[in-house]
Amino acid sequence: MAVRLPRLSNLLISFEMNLPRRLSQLNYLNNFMSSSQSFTEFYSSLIQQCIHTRSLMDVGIVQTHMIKSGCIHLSVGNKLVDAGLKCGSISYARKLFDELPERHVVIWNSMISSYVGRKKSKEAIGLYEKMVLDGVFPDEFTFSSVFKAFCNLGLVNEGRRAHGLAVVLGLEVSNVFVASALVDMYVKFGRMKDGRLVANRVVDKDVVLFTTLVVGYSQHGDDGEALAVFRNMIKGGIKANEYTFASILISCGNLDDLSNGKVVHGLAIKSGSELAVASQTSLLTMYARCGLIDDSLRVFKGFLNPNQVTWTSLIVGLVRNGREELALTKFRKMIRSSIVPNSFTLSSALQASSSLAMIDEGKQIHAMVTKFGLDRDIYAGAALINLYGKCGSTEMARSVFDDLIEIDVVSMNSMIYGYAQNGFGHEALQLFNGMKDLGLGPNEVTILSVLLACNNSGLVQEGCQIFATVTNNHNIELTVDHYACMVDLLGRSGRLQEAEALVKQVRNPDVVLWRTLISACKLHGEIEMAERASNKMLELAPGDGGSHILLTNVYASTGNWSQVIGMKSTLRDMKFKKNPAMSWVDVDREVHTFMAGDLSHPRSREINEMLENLTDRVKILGYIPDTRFVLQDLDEEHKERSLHSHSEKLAISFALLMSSNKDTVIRIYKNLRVCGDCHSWIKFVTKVIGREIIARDAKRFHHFKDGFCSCGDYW
DNA sequence: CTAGGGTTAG
Repeated sequence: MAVRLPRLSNLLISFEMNLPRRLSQLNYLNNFMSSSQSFTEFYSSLIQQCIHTRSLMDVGIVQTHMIKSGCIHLSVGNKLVDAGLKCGSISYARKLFDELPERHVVIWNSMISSYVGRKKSKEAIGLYEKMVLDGVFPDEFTFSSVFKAFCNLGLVNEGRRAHGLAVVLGLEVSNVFVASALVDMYVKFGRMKDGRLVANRVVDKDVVLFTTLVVGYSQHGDDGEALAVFRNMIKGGIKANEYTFASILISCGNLDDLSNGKVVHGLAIKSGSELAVASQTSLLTMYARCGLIDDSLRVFKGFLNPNQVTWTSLIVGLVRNGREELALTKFRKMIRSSIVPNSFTLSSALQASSSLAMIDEGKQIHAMVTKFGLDRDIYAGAALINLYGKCGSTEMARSVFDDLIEIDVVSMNSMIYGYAQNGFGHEALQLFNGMKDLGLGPNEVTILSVLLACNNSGLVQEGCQIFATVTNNHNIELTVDHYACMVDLLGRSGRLQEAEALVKQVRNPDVVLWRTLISACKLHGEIEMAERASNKMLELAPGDGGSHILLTNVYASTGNWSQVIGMKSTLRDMKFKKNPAMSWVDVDREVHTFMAGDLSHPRSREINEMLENLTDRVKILGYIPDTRFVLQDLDEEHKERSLHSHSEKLAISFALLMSSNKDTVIRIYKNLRVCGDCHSWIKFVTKVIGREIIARDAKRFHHFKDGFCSCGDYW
């Protein structure tokens, strides 16, 4: 049972009241003096009591009394400052500190470390400089606090200067606290070499010093070195703790090194620190990055009270492993358990919604972004721009973009890409051209996005010009995707020779690149080049059915039916199954999927009635079925029937059946490219029904309105 | 009376 001390203020008030009565006062003092030997000890015990009750008011009373009795000298004065700090008022402590006639190095250290601990690094450094000027030598305690202050403020040169002083005073590596603070500072500045040099000189390395290095390498992308340092530590007989595990597991995940990850997992269990939240979270992340998402889920189940970071790590892991649906389920569960999401969480949830093109879900998360004040956060912002871009709402994307306070390369890329996939080439170019004025340098993704924008809008010259500039800019490394985009741009505009020449420039051409060229050949009926390219492609990927299909389509589109038959038998021999064309719509959060000629939908009869009706009406307006898009050797009537029941037409008919509100935009999705005949059909349909239709195909968005499409019939 | 290291992102 703790002894209950009398409240100090009451004690002192009676002390004051008795002041005129000398006898009483003396008695009172004598009481204390009998157990204490001096005023110093008397005040020390009073101060101790203040700290015990954490009462700043009592500290003030003692201070007043000490001043009155003229008893503020070295050790008691320092104790008073310490009491001020412990009672939670750094400003009061500072005031006392400044008034002290003499200051011990300990109290300098206490003040400095309190400032650092309260994120007031500027003040900490101010005091450090003042102490050096006053001729007080910093000691090992001073340095272990002050390096962190330089680190917090990013003051590299000042930190190096303090390092120099520590060397002069012989304190650099003689104390492992100083050394690890110093190493941490260099690590956070990204100067791994400087940090490593300091660490190497420490004789008695401990777990903190090693962990600092492990964290440094891990966070700066050198996971192999992190693992090497970790092994070194274990070999040296030093046991890892929860801090070490939290970091090294992330490195195992980054290296996709499951076997080491499992070994470390075992070590963590043995050491008993596997229950610490951060190391558990890293374990979860390690399994997710190694692709073992079920193990992540198992780790997650082990948490009694998952926190914000834990939930977020799980959601991030799920999205990474293509489990977007489950990611959103977990996200909703997290919100229901009153865990506040942060911008990491929300951007991941938004990413999940974008991948699934779930615009309503995304909009709800947008509302949460606003609710939690993250509207202007660059991460949440970029995720929102991606969402709206992927869902075909460039206006919303732009409005999010315009509200951002800070625009970085990634948010810029998201916006340019959003314009690109929706066919707003000029807008994309305008942003791209304005980057210089904003001080933003384009990166690989920027270039790919802007080239895609040119490609999707037929801005051939602009695209070529940008490509030429980038070829001479060695800061940007062109990938096969950049080339594929240019090949598509040149090829589709009919500049096939240039496109083929460009393919030949690529050192490691991939299947997609050849396929792009062949598609262009198909568009322009260039059978010879297509055959040339197909041979190259088959050398590269002999079993690739996609190239066979493509070549078959080239023959079909040019009417070479004998070759088509030959190709089809080859395909049969390969047992290749074509990825069937499919369209879908989202009605009340339920996805309805359609294949060509699909009769499986429960409302199939009504859908077909709607379809007949629409087609009859568009024919009156001038729609003529374009049978060139039927790649089978059928007679004209059968070709027309085949076109009539394309999946996108079924999806639109169903969507119309389900929503009579004229203001609602109809959105459909298709896994392959939209066919030319359907494209024309949809344009006419928007005229007939007076509504907007947005179609996302495998490559881009088409915004159909009043008989026109945003792609300008170029896709 | 004073000191050092960790987990989630496009």
